[in-house]
Amino acid sequence: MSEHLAEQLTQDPAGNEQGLAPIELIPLRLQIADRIRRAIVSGKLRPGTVLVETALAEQINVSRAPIREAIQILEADGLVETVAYKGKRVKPLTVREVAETYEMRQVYEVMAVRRIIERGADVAALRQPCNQMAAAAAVDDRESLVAADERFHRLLIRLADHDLLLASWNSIYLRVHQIMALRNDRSVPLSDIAGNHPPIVDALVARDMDLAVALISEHTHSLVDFDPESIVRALS
Amino acid sequence: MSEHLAEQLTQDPAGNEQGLAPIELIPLRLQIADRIRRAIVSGKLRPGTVLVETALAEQINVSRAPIREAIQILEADGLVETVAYKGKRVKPLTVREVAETYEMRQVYEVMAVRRIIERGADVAALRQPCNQMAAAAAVDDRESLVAADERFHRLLIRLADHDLLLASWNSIYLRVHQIMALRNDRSVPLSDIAGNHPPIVDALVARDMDLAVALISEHTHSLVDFDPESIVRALS
DNA sequence: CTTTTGTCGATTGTCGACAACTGACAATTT
DNA sequence: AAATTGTCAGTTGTCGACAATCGACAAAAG
Repeated sequence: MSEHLAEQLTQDPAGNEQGLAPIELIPLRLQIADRIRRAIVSGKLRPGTVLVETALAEQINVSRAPIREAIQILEADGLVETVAYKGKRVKPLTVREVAETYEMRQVYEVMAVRRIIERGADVAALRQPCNQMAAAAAVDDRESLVAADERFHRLLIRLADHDLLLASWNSIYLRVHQIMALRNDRSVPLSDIAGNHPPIVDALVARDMDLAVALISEHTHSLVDFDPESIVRALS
Repeated sequence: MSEHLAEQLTQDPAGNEQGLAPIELIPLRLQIADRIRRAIVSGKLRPGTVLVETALAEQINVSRAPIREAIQILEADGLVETVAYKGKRVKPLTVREVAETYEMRQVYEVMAVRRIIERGADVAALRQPCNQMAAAAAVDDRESLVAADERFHRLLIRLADHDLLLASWNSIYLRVHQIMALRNDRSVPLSDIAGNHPPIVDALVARDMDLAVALISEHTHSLVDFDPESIVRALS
């Protein structure tokens, strides 16, 4: 064979313009876990829903093995619970768990703020999601605002440059996502949410530790005891 | 059949004196996960050791399925890492991971101290592991002292009455256990370790938030940058 | 001699089938 | 009629076998 094609195939290791990016090689269990996880955190699979391996296997058209392993991953995420020989179901949410989840999130974000200031990280990039939130609030696009809000907080955590913190925050935020999807709270004006964030960035830029910690604490704490009643509905 | 035996068997639902407590029904995956986990955190399985499913299955005399699931549990614990189609091995420890682990532990214990004081929990029970540590230090029994130390800190976390915190702390402490087993540090006098804890209890009893937080921070932080060199040995 | 291609052993990924266990209901006994 | 026992469908737990993939070395081509 001529060597021209071979060169084309090997010269550009990182995806080229001919649509020849490396093929995805994701184990089934991860693909399945992703799909089920998305269904849970988006509220499409409500807490209490039973997950039957054989049914899922037939529905997705794979054997039970990858289903089992996917469910086990979700169990480690804390989204599913298993009772031996009885069944697996989407973990019901208790008021206590919701409160603890938000308290944990607060601790993590305070830790991130402390580290960011201590280490003198560059926080300029936080302006972008702030602006996106403001833009979304201006046109009353709740979905975009929530997405930008998540980008803001995820970036805040990343700036702390702490892998374990990031992993812990991700784990917690799964449930935060789920709770938000279930409560579907519309009582807070979007502009308020968008307006809460720039002062945090300002405090970080000013390296004002006490103010930054106070702001982030207040911000995350304001969500804790919002409407515990609306959670009761989510018990299914 | 006479009804006398039946009564004996049903009248005492919670374990009786005839040795008829409910039979243990623990899935194989959990038994196996426990055994491997103990081997890892005790240092008998060093970081980098490859875990071959077929070999373990033959050794323990079960099929590969429960082995796979056990390893997956350990992966969720952060003790094992998997590379698709290549292998599974005990996660190597980097200096960074060790530092992050201890930082996380500090955050958790500070959170526990804050909650204990805020909620006015009764901390008298913390005296017991303190005394056990002092007794162990007196006879130079390092193993007993470490065990009592773990009881102290686990009880501290429990007193915070926060399930999510307890779960997170447990996860972190697995690696703490592993690190301690690998470093095998003998440079700190046992009496120093034992002596560090009573002041913490005193501060908690006095409800002195600032002092308690400072003491617990100092206590856990003192372990962070102890001897990063001895960790390097643990990489293989 | 260099490069490419083929092959092999080792390991994980997936599958289909069977065993163990549970809860509920029917059958039986008292 | 009440209590006990047997039976059954449904679900998870476990198993053995096969397919897919990887890394490395040997073989072939230039």
